[in-house]
Amino acid sequence: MLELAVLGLLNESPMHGYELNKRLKGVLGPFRAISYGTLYPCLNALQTAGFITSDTDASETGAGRRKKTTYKLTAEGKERLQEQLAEGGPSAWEDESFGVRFAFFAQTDAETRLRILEGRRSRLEERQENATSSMSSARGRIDRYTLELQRHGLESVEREVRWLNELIATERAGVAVRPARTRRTATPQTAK
Amino acid sequence: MLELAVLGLLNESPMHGYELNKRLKGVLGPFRAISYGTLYPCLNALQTAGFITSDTDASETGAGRRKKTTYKLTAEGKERLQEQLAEGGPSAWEDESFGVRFAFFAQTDAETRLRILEGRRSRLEERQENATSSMSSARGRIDRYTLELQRHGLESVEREVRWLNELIATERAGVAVRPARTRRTATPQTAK
DNA sequence: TCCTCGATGTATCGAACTGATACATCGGGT
DNA sequence: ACCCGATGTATCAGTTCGATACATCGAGGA
Repeated sequence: MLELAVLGLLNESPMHGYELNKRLKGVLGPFRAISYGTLYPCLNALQTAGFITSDTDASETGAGRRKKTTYKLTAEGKERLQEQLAEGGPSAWEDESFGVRFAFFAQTDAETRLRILEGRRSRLEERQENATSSMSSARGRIDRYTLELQRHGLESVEREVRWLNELIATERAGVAVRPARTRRTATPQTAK
Repeated sequence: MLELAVLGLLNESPMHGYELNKRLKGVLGPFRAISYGTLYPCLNALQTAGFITSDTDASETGAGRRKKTTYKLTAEGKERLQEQLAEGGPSAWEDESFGVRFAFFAQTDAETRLRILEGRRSRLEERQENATSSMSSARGRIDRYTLELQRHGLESVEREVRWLNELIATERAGVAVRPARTRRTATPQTAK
């Protein structure tokens, strides 16, 4: 999951671990930052696996040695990224994964985009059902704070479902113009 | 964090690990369930620490032995819970912790409630600022999906801030009527 | 001029938590 | 008579967090 995010970001441009972490904030959640305790080990693993290479930048002036490491995708890494983006299995619509998958929708084909959006929506609808049934069964037995928390949570889910509905409608409109399963990798009408 | 949730639930009534896990769903998130891989070790640790005791229920009819363990708070456990509830430090307004703390507001004194709500609010406002500044600085350099994700995330945060504002106003009204540290648990005028 | 401060940058460790899996028993419906 | 879904307890490898520790850079004020 973090692996996907790292590959996706490095595909846009090579960068340092530090910058990677900052960009990750915008991509994950969008406000959730990853800790370095996860990022650096992950970068090492990706490097060992041959998906990225590091270009250590021992700055020229012998005296002041500032350690900087620029990471960049290898050909294998790009391949790996494509595989992961195309996959779109059930894990793609869990809370944390979904944000990452969505952030890289521009590099994902239209079919997979739609599958993920719909998977996410049904995941949320499932939660709605659980929540409403458990709330009505516990009617009166819970204090007002717990109730208020559940109410707010439920409203958040409903809001996300509405958001997804709009996105799905937009996607379908795009697909209608250029019907599914096109060979062209870059679907023309995406970024405005 | 999980420890607090367990103590809080067991304070309401003794129960099995399984039921504890189900109740946790309503309290954490409110849709996030804890895994048993966390719950059972936690219960063991709490027991070792002397905060809870287990009452194994080897059902009478010698033949069919169904293993059931009912957990319940000890006096030390109740004390521990009170300490934790009163604490309300900065960790109390992080995403996951906040939900749990809020769920047990009925057992928390008015002063702490207010402190936590305001802490949470300023935490969110901080995020808003980061987000808006990073969004405007990256103007145009990001694709429409990433942008849409950030927009939606920002809206979620704004929505939670409004929610907190209402809650804070309600709390203050309650405090004004019956100044801090009241014995009465239920504050009259709440959700509209 | 020096000096502190905040941003940049790399790195590690223990603790917390997840997701999968395993096993067993109970009650109800077919 | 049998199966299935809910109840119930338990473990383990792997992932991620949060805190902490370094060190360097540029800018601003004393």
